[in-house]
Amino acid sequence: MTDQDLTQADTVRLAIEREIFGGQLAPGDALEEGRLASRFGVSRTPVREAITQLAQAGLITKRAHKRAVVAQLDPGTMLELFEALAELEGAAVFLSTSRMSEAEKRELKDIHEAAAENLRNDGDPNEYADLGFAFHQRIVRGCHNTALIDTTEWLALRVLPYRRFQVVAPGRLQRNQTDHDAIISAIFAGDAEAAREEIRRHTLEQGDALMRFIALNKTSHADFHPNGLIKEQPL
Amino acid sequence: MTDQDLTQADTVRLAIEREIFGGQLAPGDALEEGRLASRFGVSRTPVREAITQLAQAGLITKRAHKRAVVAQLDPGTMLELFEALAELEGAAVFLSTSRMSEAEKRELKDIHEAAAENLRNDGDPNEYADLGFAFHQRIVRGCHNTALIDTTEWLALRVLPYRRFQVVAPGRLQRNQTDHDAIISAIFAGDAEAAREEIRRHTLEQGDALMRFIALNKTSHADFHPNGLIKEQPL
DNA sequence: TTGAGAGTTATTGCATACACTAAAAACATG
DNA sequence: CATGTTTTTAGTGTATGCAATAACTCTCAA
Repeated sequence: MTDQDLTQADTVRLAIEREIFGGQLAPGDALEEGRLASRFGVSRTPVREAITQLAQAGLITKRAHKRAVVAQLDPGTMLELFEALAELEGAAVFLSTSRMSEAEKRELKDIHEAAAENLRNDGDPNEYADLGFAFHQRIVRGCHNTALIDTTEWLALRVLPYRRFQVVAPGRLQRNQTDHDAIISAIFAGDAEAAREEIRRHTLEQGDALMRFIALNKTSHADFHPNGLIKEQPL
Repeated sequence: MTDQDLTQADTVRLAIEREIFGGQLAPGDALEEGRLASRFGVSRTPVREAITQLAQAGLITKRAHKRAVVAQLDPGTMLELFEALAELEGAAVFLSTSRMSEAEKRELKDIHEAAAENLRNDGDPNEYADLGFAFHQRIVRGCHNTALIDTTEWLALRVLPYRRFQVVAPGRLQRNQTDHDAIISAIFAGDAEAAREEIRRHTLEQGDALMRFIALNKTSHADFHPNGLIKEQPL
């Protein structure tokens, strides 16, 4: 059996998630049950379930009798999100420093060096972004605490739809790489407290940059209507 | 209109939550859609939605084509949960120390003193537990970061069904109060780092105590069948 | 007794139908 | 032309029915 007991609601949910992360569904776009149902060739019931789950995950917002909308983060919320994320990643790396296996550390270093390589060769910025994402993920997963990992990644998920707007501000990438350098050094030196501080500062700064960029380019990205979907007003 | 746009699914979800926290539904109990539907006088549809939401929140576990079960935590998971919770509360108090208003600090102190009073007079242990819960909640909310607050409380929710098994081990309550003392002192002294360490240790210890108690009394509490509901096997 | 397998029942996942809500459109009025 | 009101339309929330699947029961062999 090829599908491992994925219910149709799951399938729809995964599809919508992909579209959100891929940018086909931008923050603020309305999700209309009937349309989605016919688009995926199912009835409204599994679509509703998918929407319920996504709403619970914070990826979309939903109020009674009103249609679901891809979650939209105002600058204030975004700042809070990154602040919380910084604390969680800090907590995770604090544990990871003493808990990562040699293999895991090796893997982390590989990712870091691949990113450096990409930077030296003026490589694809998207690839660099992916490597940066992997870097954070490996560190978080290194704490070997499922609850903490899930919580952190759940939070990270909510800002993911905005990653596509990460601009390549002058010097931003280099700065990012330097930060990662410091984090790796602290981990390899076994200095958990230093690692925590480094990643905290780093993630806060990332959020700040992204927030500022979004605030500035609000209109330009809000006008991006993928495949003719209805557009909601920002609050 | 008396109900503020609560959909039936919401009503059912809240009712189930209450039953889980109140102990009428114990971890491991099966939730059967049809029965719940007739019990609440609605159709299966809103019940299904409620279950979906609760599953996403981690309060119940659900797999395709199998019935939903009130989430059951094995000792390992419980330990992880408390470890994560300790880190999150640590992060929160780190921020709260500098962010709580005078009024909030006052409120926190009031709660703490009410707990001390309860302890001196050999008061109701349930009331003491509630005060302890309020104590943690006030601290967490003092960080004024919605994302962090929600995340922490979401995690705390998952161990709530087990709070009822918190035994009054000899000296446990006094120890608890002493810990709270230290936390309050650190907060009022403005020492964020100390506050973090204190609450981390404290929450970890709480989890350890609870976990040990549950592991020991596994059979006795697993046999507790409230109102004739079906009992699932622990793994 | 205990365990495995077949047959039966119970329960879930999904589709469909309909009632009720809220947004949009059409209309009337100053 | 602007503004307030009614009508229409679109869309959500819920009930219900049916097919697929899991849970239970019973039988029979070891």
